[in-house]
Amino acid sequence: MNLFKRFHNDIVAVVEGLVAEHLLPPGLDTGRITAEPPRDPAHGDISTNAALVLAKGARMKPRELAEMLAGRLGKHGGVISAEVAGAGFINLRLDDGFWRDRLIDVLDSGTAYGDSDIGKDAGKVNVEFVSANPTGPLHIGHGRGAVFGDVLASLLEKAGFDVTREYYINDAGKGGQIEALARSVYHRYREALGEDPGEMAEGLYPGDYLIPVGRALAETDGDKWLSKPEAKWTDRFANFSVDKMMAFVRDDLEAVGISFDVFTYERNLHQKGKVEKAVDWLEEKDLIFKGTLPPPKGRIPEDYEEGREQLLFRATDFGDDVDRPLTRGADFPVKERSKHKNQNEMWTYFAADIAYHRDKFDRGFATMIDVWGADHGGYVKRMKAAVAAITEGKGELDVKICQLVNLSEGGKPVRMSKRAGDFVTLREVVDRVGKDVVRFIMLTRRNDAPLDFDLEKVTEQSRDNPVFYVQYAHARAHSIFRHAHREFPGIDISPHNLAKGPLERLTRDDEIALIKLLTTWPRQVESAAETHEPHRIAFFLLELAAAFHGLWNKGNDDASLRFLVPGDEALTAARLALVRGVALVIASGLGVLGVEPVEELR
RNA sequence: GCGCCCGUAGCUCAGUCGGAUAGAGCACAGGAUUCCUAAUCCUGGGGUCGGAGGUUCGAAUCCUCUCGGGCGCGCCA
Repeated sequence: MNLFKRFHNDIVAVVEGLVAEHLLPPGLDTGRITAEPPRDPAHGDISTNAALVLAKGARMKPRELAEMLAGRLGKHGGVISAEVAGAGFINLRLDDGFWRDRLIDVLDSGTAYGDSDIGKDAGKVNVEFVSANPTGPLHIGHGRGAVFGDVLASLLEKAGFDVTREYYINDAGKGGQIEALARSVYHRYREALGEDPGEMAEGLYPGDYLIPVGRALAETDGDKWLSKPEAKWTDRFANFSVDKMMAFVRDDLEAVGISFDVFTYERNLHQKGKVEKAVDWLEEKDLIFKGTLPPPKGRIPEDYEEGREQLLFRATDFGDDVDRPLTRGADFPVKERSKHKNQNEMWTYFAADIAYHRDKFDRGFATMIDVWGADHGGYVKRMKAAVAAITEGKGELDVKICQLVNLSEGGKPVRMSKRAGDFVTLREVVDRVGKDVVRFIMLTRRNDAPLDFDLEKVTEQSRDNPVFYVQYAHARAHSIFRHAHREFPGIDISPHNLAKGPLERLTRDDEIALIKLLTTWPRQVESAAETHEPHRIAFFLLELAAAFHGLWNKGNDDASLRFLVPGDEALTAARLALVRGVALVIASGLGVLGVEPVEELR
């Protein structure tokens, strides 16, 4: 349990004790009481608003109540003072010995420090991310969603949640992208067999990455499809291509250190009748109807035509702005049987998405997190409405939108033209700057803010480069360990041994302050996990690295402040314990980010 | 025109599910440093938190309105 939660519980216990003694009236709402580190360290170590929050219910003035609570809290172990300040805050100050004991906690826990159990009873969590269409390689924008989702999943795991990483594949688009993919590959297939199919048609995928796919098909199947009509080969080409593309995608993700537990294919949902069943269920609950969509809100487009009648989901019952179509017209006969639609209609993607989220819920995921690209922002409301409907309010969907990545090189923007098939792939970036850099940089901004990614800057060894700065802190700690062995041959710098050392030699304010910073780590993990905001981990690491570098630099001005103190092995051991604590917490944080905590920089 | 996201120092951004005098880096100004364990360090100026109301003991944070930017916008994928 994190430190602040422990004090929170103590404070609540004090309040309850006072109630039991009839010094406070019963029925007070303790739910809003907080125990947090104050922003200003001059205000002590732990600050609580208890008196402010309870004053009204207790019919007391906040400061009077605060005095009463402070009297009790001041007697707690480790507390050296409990002062009333401001409107009625209570500031607790803890003695140095208390903090040194917390350093022992860090050393004993190792990189497991920060692990939490807040997710233990929360049920299974599904994090669905990337889910890029299997029609081309992943680009840098996918990379952001990929890293975000993967780190969010790791973060939730560290906080004790049972997490599944899932990828959804839209492979069912008859008359859509999958057909275009099959045709594109057929084009490459003909080329591979020596034919000249000419220019690739409009709307197909001209990228070079399909050339090996066409060639592979030529090798395995020979020329047997050359003379056949499209209806004969389209399924074969679609399936083969999707499999190949997904193999590429998995490979690229592997290069960034990401793997998935589950891949769900849209086509399977259709084939197993799950879309039909989900719509059946909605019908039973009277949540669908045949109707025409109203014209779009606001200005009506010039080419607006009165809508056809189609099957609609009552999304407006669940907070959406408009009811959403489940079927759309098809310009080819649809073979699939359904009582909800005729042969001129097919399911919309939304209908499949409803079935998909229903499927996740049925698999035991009450908490679902979807990580989407910025261009899907307009889809959030309807999906949340659908989840509310289909889980009858028992499931929860959080959609995290990742904004664009602005790729640049030496300050000059790298332009990407998707149409020509020439865009910077995730793989190219990873091969160039390394997976650790990609992973860290992706989390140096909130997910909902655009991210600048400069291929040159991110590999610089300077203060400006956050990846370097954090990794350097860890490497620097280990450099100190190496020098320690030289200075004090035979010194045992294992965490276990350092924890038993003379920590009372840590007396300086800046040393104690660094320990305090370490103790906020478990709280950072919990709040980042609860808010689904993995970027907080990266920011915490930067703060910790800065504090550590700062302490190191003091040794420049004053040699007695260095971690290694010649002639004083006891003081050195105590300071090494602190250095070890920092290294462990950084390693713990980098572990969540999936970044290697290197011990040496080249 | 409608919806979503964003608006915080000159720039890029944090801001702990409402807390005290709003922070960091860069840039700028001044100073220290060639020492060492490994890639400098310290100090300082700089803000109507886009604006206006409201809720509250207390608002960058919540609500309403408004201005500005990005994204999306019927049967598309």
